[in-house]
Amino acid sequence: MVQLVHPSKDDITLAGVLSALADPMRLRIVKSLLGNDSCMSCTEATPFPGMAKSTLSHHFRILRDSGLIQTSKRGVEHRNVVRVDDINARFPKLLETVLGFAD
Amino acid sequence: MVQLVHPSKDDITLAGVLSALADPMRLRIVKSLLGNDSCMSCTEATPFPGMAKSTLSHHFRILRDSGLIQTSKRGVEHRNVVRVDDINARFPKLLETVLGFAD
DNA sequence: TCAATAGTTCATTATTACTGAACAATGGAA
DNA sequence: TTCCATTGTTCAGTAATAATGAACTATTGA
Repeated sequence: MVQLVHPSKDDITLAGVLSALADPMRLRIVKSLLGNDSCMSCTEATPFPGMAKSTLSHHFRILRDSGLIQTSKRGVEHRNVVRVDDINARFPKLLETVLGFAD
Repeated sequence: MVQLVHPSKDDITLAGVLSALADPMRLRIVKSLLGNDSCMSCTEATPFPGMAKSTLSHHFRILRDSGLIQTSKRGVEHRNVVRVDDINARFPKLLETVLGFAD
């Protein structure tokens, strides 16, 4: 199971996390990842089925680069989990506070 | 004392607040506003003196439009305050949580 | 009236986001 | 093995957003 490249815990920045979460689409992705066993493929986590897959890929890359999610390749699909422990260690309470306000 | 235009409390959005705070410059502006009697002119609140004033004006506009600050014109200068009560009413704990992580 | 000060607005350039099209990689069926 | 469907990435072009210098408005004070 190949791991995609992610920033190490200490390289996660507040600005990165906030701007990743500032997009309603990405906020919904993170929320559904957390609500669903914390592990979904990119397609499963799509908030709106009509979205271009390049756009979806783009959003997942921003979530990965910000350190919010971790992606591993299993078979043909990518499995995504929210890096809850890393984010909580770096910015305690931030994730639960912000996600509490998501529609 | 003339009030500039601001969104009403209920029009403040999570995405707007998060993307306003996602910029390190604006985060510092908000932080210094809160630390300094909550009332400063734009120039006083500049994090980096070398910044172009049009850029500064741009950041203050984003902070205003997001509902984070309120600006009133007194004499030749603009006085800025963080709308602590409005933000806390709309998104409890968000402001203190995020600002707690600002450098 | 003139100059100084504080910000805004405008126009230009630079960066970032969105999307269709082509591509790579895996797994399953024939 | 070969072919094909599925999943997601990368690329290139366009659209939207950000940063800045220059010109402008408004207020104060000499």
